[in-house]
Amino acid sequence: MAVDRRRLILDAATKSFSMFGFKATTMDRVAKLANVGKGTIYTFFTNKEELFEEIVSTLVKEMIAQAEATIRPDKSFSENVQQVLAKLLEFRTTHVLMIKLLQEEKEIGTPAVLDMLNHIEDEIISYLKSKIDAATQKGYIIQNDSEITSFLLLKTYVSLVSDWERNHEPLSSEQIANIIKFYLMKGLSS
Amino acid sequence: MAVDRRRLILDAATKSFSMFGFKATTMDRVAKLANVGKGTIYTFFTNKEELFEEIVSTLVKEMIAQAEATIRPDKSFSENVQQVLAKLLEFRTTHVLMIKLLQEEKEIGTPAVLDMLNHIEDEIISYLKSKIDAATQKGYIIQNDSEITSFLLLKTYVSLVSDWERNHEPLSSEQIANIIKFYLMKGLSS
DNA sequence: CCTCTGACTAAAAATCAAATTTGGTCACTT
DNA sequence: AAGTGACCAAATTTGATTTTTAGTCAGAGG
Repeated sequence: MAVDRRRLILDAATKSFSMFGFKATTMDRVAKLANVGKGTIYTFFTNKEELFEEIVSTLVKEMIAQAEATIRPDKSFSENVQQVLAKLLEFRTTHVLMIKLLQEEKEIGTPAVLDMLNHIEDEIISYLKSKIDAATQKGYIIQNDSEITSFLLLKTYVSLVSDWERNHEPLSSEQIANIIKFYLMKGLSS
Repeated sequence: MAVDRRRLILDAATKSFSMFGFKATTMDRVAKLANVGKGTIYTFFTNKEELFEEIVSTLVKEMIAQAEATIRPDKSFSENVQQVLAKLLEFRTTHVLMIKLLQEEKEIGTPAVLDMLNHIEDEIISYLKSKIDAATQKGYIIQNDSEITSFLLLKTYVSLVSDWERNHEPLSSEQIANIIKFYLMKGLSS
C-alpha cells in the first residue's frame, strides 16, 4: 500500500471544510485536493454527510483529549471543572474547523452543520457527566442529577462567554471561573 | 374626536402581527383592518418598525404587570422569583403575539423581530435586576453583581424550558423550580 | 383651514425559466 | 481489484420580468 487514500481524502476534506465550510465544500474539490478520483471517495464514505461526520468525530475526540490533558489530580474538583470548561470553550475561538462551523451555522444555517453542532454539544455534556459521576462516586461532591448538572454547566458557560457580550464588556476567564464557582459550585459542595 | 384612530391602528396592527407576524403584515392590510387610509398610519408612526415597537412595548408592560401581580409579599424571595419566572415564561406559550414572534424568528429570521426579542430579553433582565437589588437592600439575599445574577436566572430558566427538550422529557414547573433553587439560590442565601 | 385619504412611485421581493453546479454512479482503465 | 472521471438527475444559481410593498403627497371633504 503506497499511499493511504482514505487518509488523503480525510486530510483534504478537513482542509476544505475548515476553509469553506460544509456547503461550499464540493466533492470535486475534495477529490482534486486529495489527488484522487471522485469515485474513490465513495469507496470509503457513503456520502458527503458521512465524510463530514467522521471528521467532526475526530474533532470531538481531539477536544476531549485536550480537555482531559488539563486535568490535575492534585487540584480540587472545582478547579478542574474550570480548566476543562475553559479548554473546551477555547476550541470555539482557536480551532479553525470549529470556527467555520459556528459561522456557517449562524450565517447560512446549513442543517447538516446544525446537527453536527448539536452532536458536539451532546458529546461534551456526556463527557462532563462522566466526570461528575466519578467525582460523586468518590464523595467529592453531592449531586441530584448529573445530567442536569452537566447540561447547566455547559449552558451557563456558553452564555457567559457568548451571549453576555451582546450587551456587556466580555468577561475574563477568571471572572467566569468565579461566577461559575459562586453560583453552580456552592450547591454541589458537600 | 369621534374615534381614536391611533387606537384603531394599534389594535388592527396587533391583530395582524399576531396572526401573520411582522414580515407578512402589510401596511395596506393594517389600514384596511383599521378602516383608515394608509396615509393616516404615517401621521402617528414614522414607519412600520416604529409601529411594531410601540406594540411590543405594550406587550412587555403587560408581561411585567402580570409577573408583578404574582408576587406575594408573605412568601420567601426564592418562591417569588420562581413565580415571576414561571409567569414570564408562560407568555412564550400563551400570548399569541409572543408565539408568533418566536416562530417568525426561528423560521424566517426577520431581523426586526430578532431585535425586538433581544429588546424583550433586556427588559426582563432589567426587571429581574430591580427585584434583586431591592431584595439585597433589605438583606434578604447576599449578592455580588445583580446584573449577572438576573442574566443567569433568565438564561438558565429558558435553557431548562426550551433547550432541555431537544434531548429529554420536558421538565415540570416544579422540577424547574427545584433545580433553580438548588443551583442558583443556594449561592444567594445569606 | 386642517385631517384624512388612496392613487402613485421607487425600491424590494417574489416568480420562473434557463444555465450552471453538484452529489453520486458505473462502465471502463490500469 | 482498485481506482477513475465522464456522465446524469437533481439541486442550486442566475437574471430578467412581474408583483408587492413601504412610504409620499396632491387633493378631497368636513
